[in-house]
Amino acid sequence: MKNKAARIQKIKELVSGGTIDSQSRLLELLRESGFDLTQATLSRDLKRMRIAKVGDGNGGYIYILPDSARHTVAGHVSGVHHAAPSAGFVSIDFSGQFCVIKTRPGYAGGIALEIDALDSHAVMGTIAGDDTILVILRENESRRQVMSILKNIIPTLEEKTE
Amino acid sequence: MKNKAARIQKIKELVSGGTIDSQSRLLELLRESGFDLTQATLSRDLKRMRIAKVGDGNGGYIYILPDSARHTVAGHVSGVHHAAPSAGFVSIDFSGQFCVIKTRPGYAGGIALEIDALDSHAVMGTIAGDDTILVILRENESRRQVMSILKNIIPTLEEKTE
DNA sequence: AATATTTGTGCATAAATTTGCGTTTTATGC
DNA sequence: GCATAAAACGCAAATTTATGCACAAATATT
Repeated sequence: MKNKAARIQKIKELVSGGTIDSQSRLLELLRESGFDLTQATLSRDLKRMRIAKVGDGNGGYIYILPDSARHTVAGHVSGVHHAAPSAGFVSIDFSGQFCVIKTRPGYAGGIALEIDALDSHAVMGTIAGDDTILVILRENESRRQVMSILKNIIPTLEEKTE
Repeated sequence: MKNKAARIQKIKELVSGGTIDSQSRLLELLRESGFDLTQATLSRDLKRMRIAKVGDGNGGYIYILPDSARHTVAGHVSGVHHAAPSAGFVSIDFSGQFCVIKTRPGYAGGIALEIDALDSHAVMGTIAGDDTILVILRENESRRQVMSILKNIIPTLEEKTE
């Protein structure tokens, strides 16, 4: 083994260029840069570096340095934030396929963003004013289901309900 | 094709659980959930969804939903962002007699205006937030019909749903 | 409604990636 | 330095993932 560190660095460099679509290609480039290794070793490097191959949205694939790989450190979701949003929550009501959430003035946008971030199938979209959010639900989604989803961002939801 | 949208949603759900380490495993779970597909289709789904497999830092691999992969990294796709009025369009969905259009932040108002300008019988009215438009449809207007009307202002309109 | 296009999928197969195992290299302790 | 342990690596085989082709279904067009 010559210089693993330098190799790792070079891989990072090449991958961040955004043009690598296979290990073989990356291997080629590494060799052109004077590194001598096999695809097997490269595969192991990529695994350790948490580099991933994803669809590029244009018919091909590319390797990326996933800043999102942090999601799964040690197999458990790091118990991050999600603290504040519920602070602005006031009430919730349903009507047909709509859900109206009242918030304290100015909070609607923020909470709507949190709801959007859940990217739940049940929620088709939200429109927020200053203190009111209109949540458009997908057909056939029960209110109970929606409530349980919303609980993710508004833990105190229970009591306030209908 | 039965229900691609539902399948896509289920995949998202399963993957976000953080325990999928191969397509075969994911395929198994999907089948247990009543979806009938082959690994080939799954591979294509994952490609389109930009879901990636990465080392989990603990000797294994897991699939992740890269929220970062959204930013089509290798910008060799020059013509992607037209200067067209539809530049802000993101997705479209229906629920009952409503249609929800997601746009890039800030575009909702402009696109809603365009829709209003069509003065189509099928569209009773629109309400726009910052990145979401609610389109209220007249009764008995087929979605297909609405879609074709909307295509007048959003040429790139597809099923973008999911 | 008849026809053309586009999209989705399975099948079979190709291509790409991962891994078990044995060997070599590097690090550590005496 | 010498022995022992740990990490890195290559090889070849196993496993996993991607895709060309053909056909079916859905959509668009005339």
